[in-house]
Amino acid sequence: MKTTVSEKEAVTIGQRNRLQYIILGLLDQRPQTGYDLTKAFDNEIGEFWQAQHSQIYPLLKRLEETGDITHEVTMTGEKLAKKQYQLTPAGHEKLVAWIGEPSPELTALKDEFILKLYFIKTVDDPRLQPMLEEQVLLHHQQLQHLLNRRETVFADQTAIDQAYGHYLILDHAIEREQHYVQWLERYLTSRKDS
Amino acid sequence: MKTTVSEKEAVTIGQRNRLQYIILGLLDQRPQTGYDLTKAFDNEIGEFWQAQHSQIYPLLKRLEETGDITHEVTMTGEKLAKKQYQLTPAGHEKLVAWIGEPSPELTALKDEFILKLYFIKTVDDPRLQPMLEEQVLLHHQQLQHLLNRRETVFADQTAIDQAYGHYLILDHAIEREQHYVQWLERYLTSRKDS
DNA sequence: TAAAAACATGTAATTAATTACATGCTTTGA
DNA sequence: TCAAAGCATGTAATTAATTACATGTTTTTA
Repeated sequence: MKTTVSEKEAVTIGQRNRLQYIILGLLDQRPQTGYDLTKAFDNEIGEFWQAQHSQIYPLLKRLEETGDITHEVTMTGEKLAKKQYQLTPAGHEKLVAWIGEPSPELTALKDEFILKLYFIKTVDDPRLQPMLEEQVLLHHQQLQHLLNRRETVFADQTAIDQAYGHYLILDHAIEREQHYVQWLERYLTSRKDS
Repeated sequence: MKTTVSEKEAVTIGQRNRLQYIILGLLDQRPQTGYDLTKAFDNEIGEFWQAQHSQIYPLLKRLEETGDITHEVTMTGEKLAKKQYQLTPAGHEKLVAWIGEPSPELTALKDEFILKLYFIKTVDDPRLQPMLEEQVLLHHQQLQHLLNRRETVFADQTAIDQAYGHYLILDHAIEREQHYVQWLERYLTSRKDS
């Protein structure tokens, strides 16, 4: 006769699930709904991480089950129930612990252009120059976009002081794109010879 | 009475499966076994893409089903059957088509350190400097590793001429690490003041 | 000659992430 | 006032990728 013996499901959140920490970090700033969090990925966070609402809502559920967050229902109008999520002390500690951990993993590139380059065997392959040209355009655009972002988001020193880490990564991304473009241009054979 | 009506399984390989092209590209160089392909990810390819044998073997099966590759069994010793895979004309065309396509997607960073930085709000956060120091070390090591790779793999001009794309991406990776280290050092407050 | 390392090939289980499906409310502006 | 845009929350299906499980052969080296 086996009756009880605590039928708890092991709620195991995978080791490498970094999205949960982004959510904890965002909720550490202020209580927010799943919708708010989703929107955050269209804006600032989206610059370096992507997530859809279909990933966020289930994760909020799991984080609540593990005791890292709680929610309160607030009403908008008469029928629309919003779930305002907030960190528990345990969730806050989890966030702090994660930030405090070493980050010894190097970024895997996973850049499709780089991948294709690998299969270009000779310097005179006719596909090489068009590929480089395309990437110059792409990364130049991205650079412009990032420069605009910096101008609008970090117009004054106060903005920088209040989100210093965010400023740093935007600065880093800008430099990365600048160097990427420079590198591409070095291998671009200019066609415009007069 | 429903009897036949062609019970074909739709072999749909996902749109974003880039690993298949790496495999096609590697097999384009010479016929190889799954084991050989796996080893390639420990060496040159591993610098910018990762894959385990548990992903490679099923993919080889699927690529054979779609008619992109075929295999021949060769015996080593008396019992060990090796499957030597090679490209079909269709597989070759698929590879060429992929390389010829535009690559308009920007690399998502997915760099855990960058992610953590985002949650550092102020310049005087005591966690910031140790984090930067750790990354300087890490990227300095990676830079040394890449420089060694270039020395050993591309010792002479002949080696460069025969794998020009590979040389380009190694060169690119080296520059990226150099700039990463420079960037980190700029924000490192040197503690060694005399 | 025996053990260890390397060669060789698979499957199973799990997780993260993307795309698609699905529904309904509230606010804004034409 | 009514339609569109935006707000809000979920689930289902699929895929890519990782880790673990599983097995056996051949070559090297101590």
